Amino acid sequence: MANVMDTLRERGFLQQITYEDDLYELLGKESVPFYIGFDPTADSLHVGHFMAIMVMAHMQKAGHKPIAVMGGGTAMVGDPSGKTDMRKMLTVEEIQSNVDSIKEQFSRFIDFSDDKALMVNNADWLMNLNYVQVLREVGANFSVNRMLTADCYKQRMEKGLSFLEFNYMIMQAYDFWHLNKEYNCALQMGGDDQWSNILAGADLIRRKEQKPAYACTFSLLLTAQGKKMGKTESGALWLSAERTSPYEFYQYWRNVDDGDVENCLARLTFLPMDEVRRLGSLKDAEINEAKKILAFEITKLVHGEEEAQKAQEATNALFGGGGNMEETPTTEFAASEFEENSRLVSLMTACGLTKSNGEGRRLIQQGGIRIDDEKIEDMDYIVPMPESGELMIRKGKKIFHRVVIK
RNA sequence: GGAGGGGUUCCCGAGCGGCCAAAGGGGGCAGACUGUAAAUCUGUUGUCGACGACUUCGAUGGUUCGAAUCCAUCUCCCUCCA
Repeated sequence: MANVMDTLRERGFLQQITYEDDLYELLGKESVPFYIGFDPTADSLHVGHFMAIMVMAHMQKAGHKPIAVMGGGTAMVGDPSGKTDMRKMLTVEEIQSNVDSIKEQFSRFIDFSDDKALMVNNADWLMNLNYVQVLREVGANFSVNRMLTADCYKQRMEKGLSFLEFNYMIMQAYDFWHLNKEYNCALQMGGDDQWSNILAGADLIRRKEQKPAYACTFSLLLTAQGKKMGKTESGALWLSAERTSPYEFYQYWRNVDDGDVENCLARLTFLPMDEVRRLGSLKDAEINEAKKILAFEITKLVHGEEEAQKAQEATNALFGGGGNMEETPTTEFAASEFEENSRLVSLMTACGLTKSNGEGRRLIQQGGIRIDDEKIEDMDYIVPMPESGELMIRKGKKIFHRVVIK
């Protein structure tokens, strides 16, 4: 059987690995419990997490045992990595409710049956630690001098770093140690921004247990421009349908840069690599086919086949002409409600297409608004009651919104 | 605890009594060009039934005909000393 590490490397995940040869050998000969941590700083996972989940899934397929760690305890501290400012502190209640929502999402991607994977919450062991005891047990093994040279702290030396956040690394190291003792977890994986945190844990285990422990990071999902992938105007690209509709989700991938197609296919779908390379090498207009496949595949993984179909149909209807309009984002109005908002600018605001009437006026002025394919040029346009009971507002080239009168 | 510096619109960052709804950049949005791509160019980017009105420059009071700009108090942040 192929070694997962080969798979992961071929698909472009791997960034940094400790004791690479030893780890390779270990992964090739036995089932290795490994963990990835997820901080519950929001009530939904986003694309960045999704990539980590893909790694887990590949690992699980290869027979290794994923331990998904909810950072209910570490979220109390807040990871300073990659942050220029201190995060806002979350309350215990917020964290708990986030953990609950995320757990639910998780089980869609990883098979937790028959003990094939585990989900644990580090609050369970971190919250009741005794300060002095931890200092003696763990703190003695950390050199402040060395910690300060870690990349994640370096960035913060200019802006300031609180003692609270400084301890994040120790908390995370403690997690790894705990999981090592409890579940024989020998490998921690994570985004490359977690490198120093992961190393700290692996070092701790080596010191405390005299056992090998490995660290492995995957490169962050970046666009060809070097920006973080999965950012939209409204923030991150979420995995929950409530936060990012399957249609929006699909559209995001349908619109990725040409240069990112292959990378996304490799990392965010399970398509065989031959296929990935073929699709990624398509040129010019042809690469649109690859983008359709990409969008469909990812949407299928995240929202299920049915939702992916719907998103695709809606897209065909809007961009291809004809077809099923049912799945376009829609706002329903009672007739009276519609009358009250018959000014086009207020109608658009009521649909959430614009944030203010002023924005709507601007869009009309600039020729960015069409109703049923007819460009509207009057800023004070009053929308007549549609005979068919519905109309389609188009904002710019790509955003469609259906208005239905109940 | 002492000394100094600072909080400006989505972000960075000018402005330091009227000409300020506030330069410039980034980001966003729209238009042109295209392939629902990128790059480029142009416009736009507080709210409002809108050539005018209203609300913004950490918070609250005050000085003034007039305050983002001056004063007082408060609050938060940063730097140096301890």
